[in-house]
Amino acid sequence: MNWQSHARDSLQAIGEVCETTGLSARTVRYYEELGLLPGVRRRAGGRRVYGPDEVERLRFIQRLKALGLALADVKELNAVYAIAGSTRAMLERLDEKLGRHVDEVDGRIAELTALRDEIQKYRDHVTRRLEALQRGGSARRGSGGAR
Amino acid sequence: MNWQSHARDSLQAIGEVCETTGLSARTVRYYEELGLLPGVRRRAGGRRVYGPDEVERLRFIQRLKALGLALADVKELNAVYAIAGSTRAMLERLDEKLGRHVDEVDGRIAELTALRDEIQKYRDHVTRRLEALQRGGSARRGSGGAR
DNA sequence: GCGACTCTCACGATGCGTAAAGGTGT
DNA sequence: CACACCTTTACGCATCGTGAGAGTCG
Repeated sequence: MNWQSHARDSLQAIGEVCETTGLSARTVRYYEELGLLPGVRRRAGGRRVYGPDEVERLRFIQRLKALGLALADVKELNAVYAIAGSTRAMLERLDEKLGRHVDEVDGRIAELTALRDEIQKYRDHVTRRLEALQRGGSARRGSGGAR
Repeated sequence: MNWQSHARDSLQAIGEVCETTGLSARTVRYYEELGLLPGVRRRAGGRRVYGPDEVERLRFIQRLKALGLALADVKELNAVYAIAGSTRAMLERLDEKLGRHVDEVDGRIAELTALRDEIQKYRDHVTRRLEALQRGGSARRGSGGAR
């Protein structure tokens, strides 16, 4: 382990990064492949080396993912950051995205709530048909109208 | 149009089925490919012919999909029906599946609700950083701790 | 030179959309 | 013949999991 004499303790192999972040090696390589993790260096043998910057960026991605953003969104934020070169532009864009995302999540919650009721209704219907069968109804084929 | 003299009006080409069900041709073929639509007949030229049974089954699949079941679940229900040969067994399994599905959906609703709050919190945080920048704070790199 | 670690393919899963290139019906 | 409709084949999308087979580090 003698990449450079300075800061040598912070250079990690992919396995160590996986342990500290909880991500799988496949995932870390995938993020790099997507361009979310630019400039990963290699050792002579071809193995990846990660510094604190990379780990930090992985943590950032993890946060955004936990908030439900897609990797494409993360990529775009990176692009905004790289092009605009300003934290302000990126924060604004992020805020915009998060705002829309909140609305989206609200929508999904509403959908799922409706779905829940729908399932329950259909389930009651199935139960009633089951009881009808138990009482000796003739078994017609299963396509009764639910709604 | 003279496949057989009887019931000739109910035999439809894939395009007609698509119109009546609202599914795409690709989707209908895909369902058949997965085994959800067994025994689709063909004409001499190789074109698919759909009778009322197939259309009914497609509608059934649509309902279950609308309730959020995966095609694998639909397939399993079909299998249960085919093996047990009983409507009762299928309805019981369906009821079971729907019950678990309701729980799952409840879980997702809870997750999304938590997610919503989390996003909002992070967003407030971003907004505060933005305001700090506006007031002339020096721009450090964007990875502040949210939670 | 052994064993742990890492590398690069590349398929699988989910539910179709979307051509491409060609055959069929009328 | 023209032209709509149909056929199969197969890549693409999102996010990795999961090997396979081979090379590297200590």
